[in-house]
Amino acid sequence: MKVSREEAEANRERVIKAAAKLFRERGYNGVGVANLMKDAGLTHGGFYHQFDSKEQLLAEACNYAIDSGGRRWDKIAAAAPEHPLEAVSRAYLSLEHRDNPGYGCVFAALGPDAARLSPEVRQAMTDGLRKQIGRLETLMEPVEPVERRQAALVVFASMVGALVLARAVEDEALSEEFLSAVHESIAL
Amino acid sequence: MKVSREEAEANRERVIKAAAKLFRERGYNGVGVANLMKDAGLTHGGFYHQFDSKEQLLAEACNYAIDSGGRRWDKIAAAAPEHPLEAVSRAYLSLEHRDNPGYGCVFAALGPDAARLSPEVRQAMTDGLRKQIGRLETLMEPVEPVERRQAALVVFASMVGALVLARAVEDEALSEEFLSAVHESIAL
DNA sequence: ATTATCTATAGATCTATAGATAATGC
DNA sequence: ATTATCTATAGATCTATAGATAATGC
Repeated sequence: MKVSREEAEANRERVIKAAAKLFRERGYNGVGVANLMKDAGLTHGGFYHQFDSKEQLLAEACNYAIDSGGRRWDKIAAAAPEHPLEAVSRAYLSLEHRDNPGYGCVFAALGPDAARLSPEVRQAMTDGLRKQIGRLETLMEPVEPVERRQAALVVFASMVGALVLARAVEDEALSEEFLSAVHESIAL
Repeated sequence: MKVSREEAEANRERVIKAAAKLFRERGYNGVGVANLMKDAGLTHGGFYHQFDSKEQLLAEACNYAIDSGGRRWDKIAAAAPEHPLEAVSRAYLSLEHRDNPGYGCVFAALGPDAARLSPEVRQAMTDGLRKQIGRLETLMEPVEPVERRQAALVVFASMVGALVLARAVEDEALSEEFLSAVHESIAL
């Protein structure tokens, strides 16, 4: 019933990974602690030895998800050095991203939840968002730094909004229209 | 214990109004049926004589909230005939809107929830969104109709994204930066 | 007679805790 | 000896239903 320190750490990480996926898929209140633990192959009783609370786990899951998402962005941008902004926009505004929230943008999946939860959760959002904006700035057309920053903010807002709306709509054509309209506004 | 047909209809509407506010403030899973009924001054037992399910109430609440939001847009636009787009953008991206989700944009408050709930909820979103885009189109600079539509989609996506991010962030300066960056991109 | 609302409750699920167990790490 | 995980459970809350009540509307 006890495991090595190493394995305990691996278990903890599996819980965080499961949480990152399930919270994005079902929302914060859509998954229970027992479910999260089961998804990681554990029973729910051990949860509070690893985490202070469900909200604290969400904060950790956000950090994890934002980090791994950021690495993916960098990879996509590096693979298309001729048009990195077009490449990340294409991936972000793809049908694959729209249809797989569990592995996608934290801000689009959990933004409204974060607004209602603890400052720790919002702090994780804030840190991740700042990095994301920084990343985008380096990809913008080389204009004035002030304009680059403003452009990056607007581009990211329009991407998040398009994804939220594309997912909320019961109309495939309108959904795709949002994705492609914003993609074209960014990449053309 | 029974009330007139008239009063019953008024009660029903009070429940829808309470739902429209509380769902936007706390999310779909953040409020229970008992709470919604209490907010409307009723007990929870009568709920299922008025509504088929909690989800069906959300669909009705979305319709109500989108309608009343639309009327507000029209009023704001009509009050500023010189620059209606600037006026609606200013109101949407205001601190007051950011800080009062209970009376604000349904898409920014409940978009991710709608993506996870029933087709009826998403249908309400779809109908409302189409109207909203139509409204925006008439306010765009008079260019080609195709471009007007694309511009309206992009403008609305950026507004929704900015509001979601401005609310999710634990940093007043960054929050306001999103709101004003997007407002300037729309209105300048 | 109909029906809107009430009280009461079934049955499930939720967060969090208590205490036992058994393998690790000193 | 420590501690990661387990079973079990407390106490709250959730959606939905059952049946009683009493005023409306025929």
